[in-house]
Amino acid sequence: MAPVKANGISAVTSRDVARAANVSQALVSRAFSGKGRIAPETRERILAVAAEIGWQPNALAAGMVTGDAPLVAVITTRLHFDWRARVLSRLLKAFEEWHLKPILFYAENDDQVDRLLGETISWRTRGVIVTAGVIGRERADAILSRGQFLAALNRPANHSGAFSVATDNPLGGAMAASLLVADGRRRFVVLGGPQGGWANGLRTQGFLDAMLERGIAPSVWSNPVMSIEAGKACAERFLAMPPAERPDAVFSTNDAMALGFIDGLRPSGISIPRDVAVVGFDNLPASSWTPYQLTTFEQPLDDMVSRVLDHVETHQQSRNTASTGSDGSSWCAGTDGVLYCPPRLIVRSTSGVTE
Amino acid sequence: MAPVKANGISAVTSRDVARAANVSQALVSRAFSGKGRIAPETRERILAVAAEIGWQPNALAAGMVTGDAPLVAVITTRLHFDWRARVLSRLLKAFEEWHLKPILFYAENDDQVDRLLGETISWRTRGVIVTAGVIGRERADAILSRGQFLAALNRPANHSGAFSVATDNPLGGAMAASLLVADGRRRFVVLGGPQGGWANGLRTQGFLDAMLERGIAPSVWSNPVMSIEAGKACAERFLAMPPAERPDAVFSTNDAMALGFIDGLRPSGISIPRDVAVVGFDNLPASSWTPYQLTTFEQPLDDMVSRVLDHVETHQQSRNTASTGSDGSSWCAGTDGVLYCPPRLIVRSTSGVTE
DNA sequence: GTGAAAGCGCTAACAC
DNA sequence: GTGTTAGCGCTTTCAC
Repeated sequence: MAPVKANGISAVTSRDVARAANVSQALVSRAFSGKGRIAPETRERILAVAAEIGWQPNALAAGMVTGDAPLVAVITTRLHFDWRARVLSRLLKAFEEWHLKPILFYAENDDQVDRLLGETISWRTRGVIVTAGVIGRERADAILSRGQFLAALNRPANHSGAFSVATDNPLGGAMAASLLVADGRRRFVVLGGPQGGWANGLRTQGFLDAMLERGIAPSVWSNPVMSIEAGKACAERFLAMPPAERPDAVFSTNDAMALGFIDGLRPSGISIPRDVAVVGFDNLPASSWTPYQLTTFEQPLDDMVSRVLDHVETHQQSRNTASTGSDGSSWCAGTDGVLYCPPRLIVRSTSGVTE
Repeated sequence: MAPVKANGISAVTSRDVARAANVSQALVSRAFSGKGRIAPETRERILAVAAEIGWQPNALAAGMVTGDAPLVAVITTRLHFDWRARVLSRLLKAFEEWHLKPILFYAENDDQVDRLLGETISWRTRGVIVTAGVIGRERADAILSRGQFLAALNRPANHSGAFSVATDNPLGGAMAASLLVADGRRRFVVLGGPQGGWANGLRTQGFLDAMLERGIAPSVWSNPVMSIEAGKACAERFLAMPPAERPDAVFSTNDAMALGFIDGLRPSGISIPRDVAVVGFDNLPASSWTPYQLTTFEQPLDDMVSRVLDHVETHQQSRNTASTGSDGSSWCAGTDGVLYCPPRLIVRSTSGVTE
C-alpha cells in the first residue's frame, strides 16, 4: 500500500502528497516550510492530506538542497555522575528550543576525539561543541574554515577563531590556599589526581603556587583514580602518620576524594575542622548533605554553558547576515584564547573560616 | 578559494575532488564507499587528493540517495544525576561502535514527547529510543509502519511491534515488604512520590499489595518532589509522632528520600536499624557510603540497555536481509508487552536482615 | 577499471 | 496563487 523501498523504509514523498491533494509538489513544500506564496486554504488542505498519509518533509533532503541542515555536533564521553551530563542536558534543552538537532559523538578515550572531530564534518553541521579530549589545531582549522563554529568546554580550543570557556581551576586552587592560610592552618596536603589530568593538575598547581608565594611547600598525594575510595585511602595514610606530623589542612582536587577522606576519618575521632580542615572541588550534591557539609568550589557550569550558547547564537545570526564564516569576534580573554570563569567558593563547615 | 555558498558554508563536492584527481565523480564515491570496482592505486590517489582538499562525503546526500542514513533518534530529558545519563552514556558508546549517529530530542516535559516522536520521523532514522514521556499508540504505529524500530526504557511502548524494557518496580516493592516483614517489623510507612509518578507509584503499589496479603496496611507519606529534603521532612514528621506510634520500618521509593530520612534522624539519637529499618530504591553511589550504608534496590540498567541494544541489532540485521519492517519477534514478556527486569536487592546495614 | 547518466526527495527561482 | 524547472551532492546501474 505505501511505497516501500528495498531496505524496508517507507518512502512516501511530497509528490505522493501532492497527487493526493491535487496540487503541484512545490506547493506541498511551501505548505510545510511556510515560505513562498500559498493560499491559506490550500495550505490547510495539503497539511490535512499529509497528516492523513502520514508524511513529513525529509529533513535530509531539505538539508541537502539548502546546504544547511539544522544540525549541531556534540562531542562527549562518559556521562554518569559527571559535569558533562549537566552540560549536555542544558545544551540539549537550548537546541531543542532553537530547533537545532544535536548529533552526538561519543569518545571512549581522548585519542578518539580527533577522529570524531573529523567525522563530524561529514554531517555538514552548523558547528561542533567539544566536551571531551583535545582539539588539534588542524582540525579546528578544518572546521572553522568551513564556516562552522567550534566551541570547547573546559579545554583549550587551540584556535583563535574558536570559542572556549573553562573553569579557572588555578584560581580555585589559589582560593583554597588563601582560605586555609587565613584559617591559620600550617601543614597542608593536596589530594591530587592522575598525572595527565587537566583539571586536577591545574587545581593542584594553583594551590601550590599560591602557597609558594607564602613560602610554603605543601605535599601532594597523587591518586590514579579520583574516587571516594581514593579519599579513604588518603585518610588511612593520614592516620598512619605520627599525630604531630599530620597535616591540619587538606585540599582535595575533587569532592569525591574529599568525601572519602572525611569518611575515612570518622572512626578515628579526629575532628573536622578542628584537627584538620577539608576543602573540596565540584560541589557534588552529597557535599551539602548532613554528614559532610563540605566546603568546596562550584564550577559555574550554567554560566559556562550560557557563554557557549551565546557563541552559537552569534554564529547563527552572523550566518543569516551572510558574513563569510569566522567573524573572529574576540570573545575570549586569556592569552590562550580561553575564557576562564572563576569557580564559586561554597563555605560549609569542614573549613574553619566562615568568611 | 574554496567554493563557498551564500550561507557561508564551504561547498566542496566530490566533483571538485574528481577534477583534482583527474577521474570521474563516480570513482570518488567508490573510493570512499569501498563499494563498486576501483583500482587500488586509483583509490589511494583519490583518498590522498581528498585529504589534501579536505573533503569528506556529505552524509546527508548519501543518506538521501540511499534512503537510509545511519541515524538513530533518542528521546530523553533532564540528565543530571539521573538514570538517563547512565543509559544515554551506554547507548552512545554502542552507537559509536556501530557507526550509528544518534540525534537527540530533549523533552522538557512529558507532554512534549509525542510531538518529538513526530519530529523524529523527519530525519528518516533507523529507529527511535524513548527514555522519557509516554508513547502514544498512533505514534508508535506511525514509526513502526515506516520500518523503524521503537524501543522504550522504563515505560510501556504501547504497541506490540515495539520493544520495551522496564524495571520490575512492583516486584521491588514486594521484595522490600518481604525483607522488612522477615526482619520482624510491624509498623510500616512508605515514602512515596507525586501522584503521577510511574516508577514510585508501582513501587508503592508493589509494597502495599505484598503487605495486604499479610493483612497489613502501611501508611503512605506522599512527597511532591522525591528529594533529600523531602526525606528530611519525613524524618521530622516521624519524630513528631509519639514514640510508641512511630513506624519501625520505612520503605522509601527512592534513595534520595531515604538518605534524607536518615540524615533527618541523626540528631534524634534514634538508631537505624534498631529502632527503625530503612530500605531505599535506586542504589545511588552515596547509598554505599559510610554514613548511610543503605539497603536498597538497583535497577538493572546495564541489562536493560543491553536488551535495547539487542533489539536494535536484530532490527538492523532484519533490515539487511530485506525483511519488510516489523518482524514482530515476540521479545516481550508480560501481558502489556513490557519486558520486566527484577531489581537487585542490595542489603546493607539500614535493614536488620542480612539474608 | 572507468565514466556517463539517472535519479534520491526536496527547495527555490521563475514563469504563468 | 500555482505550476514548472533546475538543481543540491551524492550512489548506483549500465555501457564501455
